Amino acid sequence: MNERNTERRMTADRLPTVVDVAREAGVSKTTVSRVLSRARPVTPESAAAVLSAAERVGYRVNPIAQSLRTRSTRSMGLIVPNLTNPFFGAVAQAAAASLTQQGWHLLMADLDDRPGREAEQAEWLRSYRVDAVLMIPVSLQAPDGLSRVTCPLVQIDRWVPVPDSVIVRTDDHEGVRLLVDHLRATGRHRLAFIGADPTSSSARLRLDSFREYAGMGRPVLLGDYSAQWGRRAAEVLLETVGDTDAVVCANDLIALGVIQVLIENGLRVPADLAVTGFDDIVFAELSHPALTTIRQPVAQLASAAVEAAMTLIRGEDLEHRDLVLPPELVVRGSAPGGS
Amino acid sequence: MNERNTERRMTADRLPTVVDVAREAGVSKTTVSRVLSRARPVTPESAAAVLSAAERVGYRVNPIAQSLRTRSTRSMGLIVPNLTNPFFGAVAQAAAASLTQQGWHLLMADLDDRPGREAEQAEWLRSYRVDAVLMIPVSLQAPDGLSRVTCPLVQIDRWVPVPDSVIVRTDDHEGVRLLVDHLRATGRHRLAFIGADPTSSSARLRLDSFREYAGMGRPVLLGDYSAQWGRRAAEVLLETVGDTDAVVCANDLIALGVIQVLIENGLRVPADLAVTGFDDIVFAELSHPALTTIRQPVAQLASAAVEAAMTLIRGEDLEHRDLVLPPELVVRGSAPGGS
DNA sequence: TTGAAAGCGCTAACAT
DNA sequence: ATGTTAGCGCTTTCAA
Repeated sequence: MNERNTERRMTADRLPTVVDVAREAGVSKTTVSRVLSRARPVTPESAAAVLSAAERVGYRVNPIAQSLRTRSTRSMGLIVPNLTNPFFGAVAQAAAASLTQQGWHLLMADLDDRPGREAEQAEWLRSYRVDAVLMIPVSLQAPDGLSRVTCPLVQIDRWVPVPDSVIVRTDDHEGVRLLVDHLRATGRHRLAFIGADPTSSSARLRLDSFREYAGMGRPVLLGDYSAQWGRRAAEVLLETVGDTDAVVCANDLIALGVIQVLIENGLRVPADLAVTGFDDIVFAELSHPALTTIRQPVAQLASAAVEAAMTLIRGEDLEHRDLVLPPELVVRGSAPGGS
Repeated sequence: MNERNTERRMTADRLPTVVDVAREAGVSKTTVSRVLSRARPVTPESAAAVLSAAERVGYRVNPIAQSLRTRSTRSMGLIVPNLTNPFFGAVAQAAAASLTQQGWHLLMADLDDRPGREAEQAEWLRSYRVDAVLMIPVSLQAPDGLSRVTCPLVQIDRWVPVPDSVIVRTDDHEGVRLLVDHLRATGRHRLAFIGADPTSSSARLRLDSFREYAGMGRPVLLGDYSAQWGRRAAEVLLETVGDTDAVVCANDLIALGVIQVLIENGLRVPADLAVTGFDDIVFAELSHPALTTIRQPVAQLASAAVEAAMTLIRGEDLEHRDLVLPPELVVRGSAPGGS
């Protein structure tokens, strides 16, 4: 058995090269290279000859050789906290789309939600000579190694304090304001916050913003960004629910966990308690009631990060080292509009 | 500005090479290579000298040069239908973990749920000289191009009919049997099926299995694997609900959409209608009621696929060209146990 | 056991 | 505008 795969590899060993094309076209391999990468002027005749020869022999450029020579792999690495969270999945999808569109590709590294592995993964990606690293860090801990990564680094959504860092993110501060204003406008004034320990920049920002807009006196429960935590926090909240008519959650996962426990305990959402999330993952729309949340502009986030990295790779200046994109309030059943 | 990034790239241009290590250690670069890749016997003295020299100059092998020479990139490509579906995200995460553990890496390609792009993406990955392609296809359409991909191809979960194909999957047939048996055991006998058009192998298999176990006469609604479709199908189902006491859905996304619409329409799940899913994505546990579903052994699926690919890459035979892993019934509130 | 030399496939100086 | 040559950093004959 397995003849096919063996055969495959044998043919793969003898893929046509620039030399084959050159011979077929009756020119030098340099000319072939120049035509194919349109790096330098060439007579229409040579160009045509090369193109048709390449077609005839079935030539495909070898990006490995190209990379060795040019010192560019035309690839970026993306470090995400956890691909099981659809928000990060969506960012990965969008980044891959942006890159593919320009003939680049994406290497993935998943941190599995373990903090402190950012530098290790970045160095690992760098050892594969990615031209840039895009990163959504897990926590605020900035491992020293990160400043040793010898290529542009662009952080998305959250950031760790590295020197001269470049970051593309959603305006979390404004997002929280939109949520609080919406809740107030619909008659909810006794807010509580269920968030994540401020070990990541976004957790810190969302917490601080909540305190700023809702007041320092409001109850705050801090854990992590998981639905699991949302469940536990909701159980705690249930004991003090008398003083609360709305729960602002730091992300959708938490909110979904909260809603589940509230309903299990016979409370009505939103009648007894409104709940809001953050991110607008696919499942925000799928819970019952559906989740009122802040939509992060995922596609723009990813393409802006890719563009920033491309700019840095070219050695050019960046207009914004901290690019902040606007959030969007999405009103659904868990904290409805009107009143 | 941007001095740091410029500086970074300058230093990057002069990373130490085997020659630097050789000079430092007082041996030839051949010996360095042999020590570092432990390809051939070497005296302990040379070995020690090389190792410490490598350490001193901060040597890191250049995988690009290595790849050009050895014709192996130590990487695999993974093609997924849509990273926004946490099931595929989980597979990607697990595959990345398996590979990383062996010092390999993963290139991602996302089909964005558009059928027929499998071959194009595979060829694209192959042009980056990945040593194998892992694929979860969108549909059954087998574009010709796929047989032109000159490296081992391992399909996961679903498959298209390519010659000599290798596939690693969960036993969907058994999964459906577990669900139907469970529903029957809890007194549900009037089952309906909401599935996807049999344009993918898993859709076909789950549909056929349902008909086999639940009987040809039971109502069947076919669309795609999305929650959106689940919603629409549930609306249709509502008109004929009198004859139905349980809905078997072909995946969790569909089931979540179904549950949402049922509840919106005042039905009780599971009291009026039990609902089951398939996959056991993270959100199966997060809906209310939580979803009774079939857990796919994602980690095993991914690592088995990686191992199969490694075997083919080595040119060895495969024990199973169709590896079928056992599913697991996970009973939760949407179709509870007991009675 | 070790080294010298060739070469993977490509692009970039440097000629012409 | 084109060709010649060198060389990216590594592994692998081939000889010693």
